[in-house]
Amino acid sequence: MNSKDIARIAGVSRSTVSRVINNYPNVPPETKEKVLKVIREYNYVPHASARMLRGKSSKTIGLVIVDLKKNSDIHKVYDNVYFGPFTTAVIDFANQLGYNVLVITVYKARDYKKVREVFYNKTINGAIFIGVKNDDPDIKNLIEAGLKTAVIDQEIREDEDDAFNKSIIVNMDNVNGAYKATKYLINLGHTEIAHITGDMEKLSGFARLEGYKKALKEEGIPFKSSLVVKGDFVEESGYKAAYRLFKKAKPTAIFASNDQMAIGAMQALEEMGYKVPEDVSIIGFDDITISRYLKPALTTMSASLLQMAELAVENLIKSIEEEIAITAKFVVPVKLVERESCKRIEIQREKMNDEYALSMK
Amino acid sequence: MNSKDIARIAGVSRSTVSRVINNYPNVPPETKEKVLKVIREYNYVPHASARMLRGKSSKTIGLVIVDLKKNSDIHKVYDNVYFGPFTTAVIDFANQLGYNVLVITVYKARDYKKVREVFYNKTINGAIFIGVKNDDPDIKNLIEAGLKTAVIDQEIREDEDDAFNKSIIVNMDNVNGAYKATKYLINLGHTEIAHITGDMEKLSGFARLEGYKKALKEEGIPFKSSLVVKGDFVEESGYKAAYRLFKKAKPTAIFASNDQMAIGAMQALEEMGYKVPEDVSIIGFDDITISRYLKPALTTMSASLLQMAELAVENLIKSIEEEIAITAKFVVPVKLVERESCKRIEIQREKMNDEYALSMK
DNA sequence: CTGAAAGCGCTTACAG
DNA sequence: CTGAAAGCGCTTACAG
Repeated sequence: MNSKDIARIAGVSRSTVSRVINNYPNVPPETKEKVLKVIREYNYVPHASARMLRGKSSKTIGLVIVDLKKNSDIHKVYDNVYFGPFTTAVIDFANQLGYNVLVITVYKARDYKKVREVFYNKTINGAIFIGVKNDDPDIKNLIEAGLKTAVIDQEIREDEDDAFNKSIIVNMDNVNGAYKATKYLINLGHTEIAHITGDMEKLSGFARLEGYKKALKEEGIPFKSSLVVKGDFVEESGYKAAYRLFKKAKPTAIFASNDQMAIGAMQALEEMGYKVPEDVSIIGFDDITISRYLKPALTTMSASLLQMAELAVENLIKSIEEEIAITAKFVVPVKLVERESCKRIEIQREKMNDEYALSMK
Repeated sequence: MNSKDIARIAGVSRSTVSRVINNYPNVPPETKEKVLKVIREYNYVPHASARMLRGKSSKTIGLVIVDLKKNSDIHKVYDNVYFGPFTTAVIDFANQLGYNVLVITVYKARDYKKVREVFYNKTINGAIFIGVKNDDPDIKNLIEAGLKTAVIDQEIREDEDDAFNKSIIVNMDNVNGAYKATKYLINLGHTEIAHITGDMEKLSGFARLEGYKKALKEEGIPFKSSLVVKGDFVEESGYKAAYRLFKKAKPTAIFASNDQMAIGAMQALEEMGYKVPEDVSIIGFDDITISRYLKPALTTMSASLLQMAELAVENLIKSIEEEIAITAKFVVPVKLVERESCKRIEIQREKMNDEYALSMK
């Protein structure tokens, strides 16, 4: 069944069939109805490839889920608790705007070949990237080759010539979120506050460390490198980091750069005999689904994944359809989700003074 | 940049370029190398639509995530803890076999239009369906219209003429899993075992009820309808079901048809003042990521989502490429994951006898 | 071993 | 208001 068949059955030319399908104004209602009747009757839908070949858009965007792991070839995006919700949100928003979503996973740098393939062969009109490291050269190349992109978690640059400046960028307010998390612990009376960092190749990794430092500085609490341990956003790294941390220090609170590491750290704390929050307070970041089910339920920082997905999809599609370079940058606010894993500490330091006590209310 | 340009630059005809791309044997190595060099130099990838129009496969499958909700227009597949891991697994396996995956969400029956669209317009060559109700007429239509399909969680029928018999089907061993879960509780000494059912429009809903009944029957424990309450697989329904249940009965154990409802029920039990597992044992089904983090950690039944995804993808692609109707049916085994939410009960019934005690070891 | 040519199913400028 | 025709970028039977 093709447009020729429809034309023959409806007693018109293929031109007219095409005009009806594309809603041209100059088709009389009767002709239009006659053609539509045949189209409906035969479940006819124009061949997408033929249309594209004639220059119509494929109305397909790519969603590229990047999860570059140094060590393993065991890929476990399967239970990545973070990408799932975002992925579905992207699909929903795109579908609502009449776009299909091709999802592509990237575990090694060479997997970017899959993305180049669908871009150069004109299958997709644009792509959204998540899980990327900052300044990723593979993505840079794609942007420079003309792929329309929206990148999540990428530094917003001053340099106007930087390739990423030609991309839409959607970030959480990482610095401010980390700042607020640390400030929250300080206001609870903590001064020995440790930080388990995320993957420092990612914006969310180094920006959250920055927010942590900023809060300490503002409160006049000296930064101690012994209180900062490196993690890489996965649960096991939080677990190991907690052990390393307590070998060299004795913090009363921990700010973990994401919830997964906070969960790993809580596990280690339990094994080491520390109670949360009685002995050690802990706060995470991201508010993944699991966090509210933990005992104690994890206090964390939350940004709307839905909003981020919406911003990425809508702006990407706008930039595709308007054929202009829309390069907006967005920073989505982060708010505190107070649960059970943080506790006010008894204050026994000389630092304590009226003004400080007041600020804690 | 198209094949004509490449041909011109390489000094050959478009025919030869095409032969090189498609790996025809009758191209001398030097010619081939000469052409490949130009192709590489210009990042040339043949236009996917043009190839398709000439009859090449699109190498794209659909993954249709169905989540039909009666009540709400708030769609929350976002945090559906079950679809996420399966989705990524499907994408990975498909990518490995050189296929792209178009993901489509269906929240209302009319959303199936999106699937029909990409099928009739030849964008996809086949599709995998998850979250479907048993005997869904919309899917039936698609199968009958010739879409190659793999359906997860669908009854395997005797009737050879049934449309679903033309589809690949991949199920968990629901009946056996539910049977084992119930048997496990019985072996722990329980006889007052309640069941919170899943959505009875789905195979996993009614098949798990069947397994529950089977185990009771085999052990000579009378089935009591007062111990069976209806749920629909979402957390809140488990929460409500637990309240309804304890209004009319006093079970010592609960088999919830999935983990999400088990979580909801645990919440209700806590509110009602029952301790798990001291007062009430509870077992779930699916082993979602959250379950291991619960306190007490949830004992549950687990099937390999990875294996299910692999079976669905590989067989679907086989059926597409071999152009024959592969209609294999698979039942993936389910195993017990013993954690902390179930406890042996003190036995104080006349029913207790030597043989029974033995079977409990 | 290689090129010229037909044709996949559309859309759209052109002519009437 | 409508049809005939060109052409999008490929692939492949055909001819040599």
